[in-house]
Amino acid sequence: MAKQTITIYDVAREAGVSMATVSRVVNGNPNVKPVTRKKVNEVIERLDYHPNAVARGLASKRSTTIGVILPDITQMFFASLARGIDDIASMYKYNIILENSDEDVDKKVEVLENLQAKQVDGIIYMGNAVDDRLREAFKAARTPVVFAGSVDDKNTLPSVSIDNKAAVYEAVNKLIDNKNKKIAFISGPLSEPVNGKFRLEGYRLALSEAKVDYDENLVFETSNTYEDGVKLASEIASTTGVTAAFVANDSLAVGLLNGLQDLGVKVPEDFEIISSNNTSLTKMVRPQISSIGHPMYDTGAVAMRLLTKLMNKEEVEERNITLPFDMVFRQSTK
Amino acid sequence: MAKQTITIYDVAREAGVSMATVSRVVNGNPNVKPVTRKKVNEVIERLDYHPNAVARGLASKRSTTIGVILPDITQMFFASLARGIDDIASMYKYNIILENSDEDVDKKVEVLENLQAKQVDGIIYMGNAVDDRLREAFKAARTPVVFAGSVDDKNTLPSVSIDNKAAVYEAVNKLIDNKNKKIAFISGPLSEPVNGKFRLEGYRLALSEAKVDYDENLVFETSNTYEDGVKLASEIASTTGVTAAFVANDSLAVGLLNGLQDLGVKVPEDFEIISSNNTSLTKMVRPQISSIGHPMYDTGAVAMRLLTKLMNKEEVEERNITLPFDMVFRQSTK
DNA sequence: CTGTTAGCGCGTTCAC
DNA sequence: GTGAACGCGCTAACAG
Repeated sequence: MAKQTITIYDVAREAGVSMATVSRVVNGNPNVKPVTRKKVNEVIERLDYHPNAVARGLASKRSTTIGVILPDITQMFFASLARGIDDIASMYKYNIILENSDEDVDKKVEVLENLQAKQVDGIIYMGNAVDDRLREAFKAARTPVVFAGSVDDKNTLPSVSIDNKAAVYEAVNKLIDNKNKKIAFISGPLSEPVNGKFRLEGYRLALSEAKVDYDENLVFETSNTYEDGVKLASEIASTTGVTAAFVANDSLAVGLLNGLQDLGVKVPEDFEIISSNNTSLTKMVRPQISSIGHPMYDTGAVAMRLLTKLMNKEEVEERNITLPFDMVFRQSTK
Repeated sequence: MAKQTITIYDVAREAGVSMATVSRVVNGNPNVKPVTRKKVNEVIERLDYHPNAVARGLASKRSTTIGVILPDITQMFFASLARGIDDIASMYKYNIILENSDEDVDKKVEVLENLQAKQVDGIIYMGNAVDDRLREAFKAARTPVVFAGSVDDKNTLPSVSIDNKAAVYEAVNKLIDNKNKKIAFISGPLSEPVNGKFRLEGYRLALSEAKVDYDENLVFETSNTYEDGVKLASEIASTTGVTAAFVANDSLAVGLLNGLQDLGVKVPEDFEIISSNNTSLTKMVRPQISSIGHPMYDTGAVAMRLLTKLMNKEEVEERNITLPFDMVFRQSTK
């Protein structure tokens, strides 16, 4: 038998109370006499009543749903953050609407409008590029937005991330300590602040402190894919004197690693690599890759926690949270 | 200035028409005079009006949102399916609410109720175990459910997946052709039908056709993690005579591969491996792993397409769709 | 502590 | 073609 949707009104009638009272017990409002509460709960159970979240959303203007915008869920980095977000969201009874943006500006704006139409209570944004149009849209949104895994360099939107500059600085320092004279910087699009600004700054700082001249021919801009890492290998191998690289993405680093090894370059003897993020990939390949330990799950979790506070209009001491990272040295460095 | 939510009523007033007319143009109802339509559209644009999806959902009883239940989004297999689902969902203007179930029965049921409360129009379920309680809940749901990447062995719920039995049969046949006499079957929980039923059946069929006795000591049940693959290596290596394995999961296979190699076992010379799913991992490790090519993205996409038909109450010729797979032979087999 | 009464923003008959 | 009116299921004052 098709289950007729049973409403709060049915429960009220059956329990001999008003729908307001039913609403109160459903929402845990303390102003209900225990006896009444018990009676209502019995009816709720008997009728198998389940509140309609949509109607609730319309009436209360809160959907208990948040939107998550990320470039691509199949990238381990984002999937890990998403998992952290979802766990905390569930804890606070929020649901998550996922939107893949492919780092496409039009799509991001479209997706944002979509999320707003659905009346999400908050948004978590992941991704590295934020163009002005999107930034405007975020500011115009009457819903809180938190950046996870990156920061908006142009703005002070709330965010949770690591100090990428410091992380790369440490990584490159390690490479310098290991007597490498020419160290490559390999990353995805430099147009993304995390690469073109923060990480590159860390790289340059480490070099300058070591009195090594910055050589832009050692900066390689590509995509964050395994395939491009493989392709890049021959170019790297033929760049005279380069004996080490910081690589901003694990998949990319694995591609480079395999590509180099296929060319007969020994890692770490002839070439050292430090990657970023420390996803599970880094320990699955041989040699295992040294990496910047990015607390991905925690980044998502903390971002979500921050968002709950913002949605709840609580005072937050710090809207831009920097999480600690660590360096995990494995076999791709000496 | 805080954007006051502007409603269909505001548009009606500004345009000098009734809200019914505005509703008609917003929903593309043809019964509107072109002039009127144009006027309304202008006002909509001028006022930057965006329909409230929640109110729409209440009134129409359709949320244009679907629920996706999966074990863990950080597992590449599920992330790939999710990506396929999302792309098709977007195409049909649906949004996705993601729920991680961790293959936990209580959580699954809870998550299902949650989704129903949110009035999702349909559900895509991924996961390998379906217990009776969940099955009942699915059947009681007045919303269509499609299985993606697995089938419900006990039922005829709509599904999209590959023929795992046939796939494993082919894989094991290859190993048999390569003169392996003792071939291990390694998978996650055998309680999951995909392992304990379909895959194992394929394995046994291949063996029996080759007149090889089935030896349950060669069936290894573990979890689908890299770490457990590594741990399993020594056990496998010390099992006399085993020279090959079918491994039901790529991460697990990589763990085994690395574990074996660390023990000095040469792959594929001393030991051959064929894994399942052909995620990107298989070509990142050395030797690259031969694998059953599972059309993950397509599985998600087709499942979502099927769901749209079901939600639309269209007639579907086949509710249980089997997608083709292929065998990708790489360096872990001779 | 409990009931009444308004909406929330929109889709949808039904008349005109 | 278009508008008036009702209702979707629930929350939130406001009385009492």
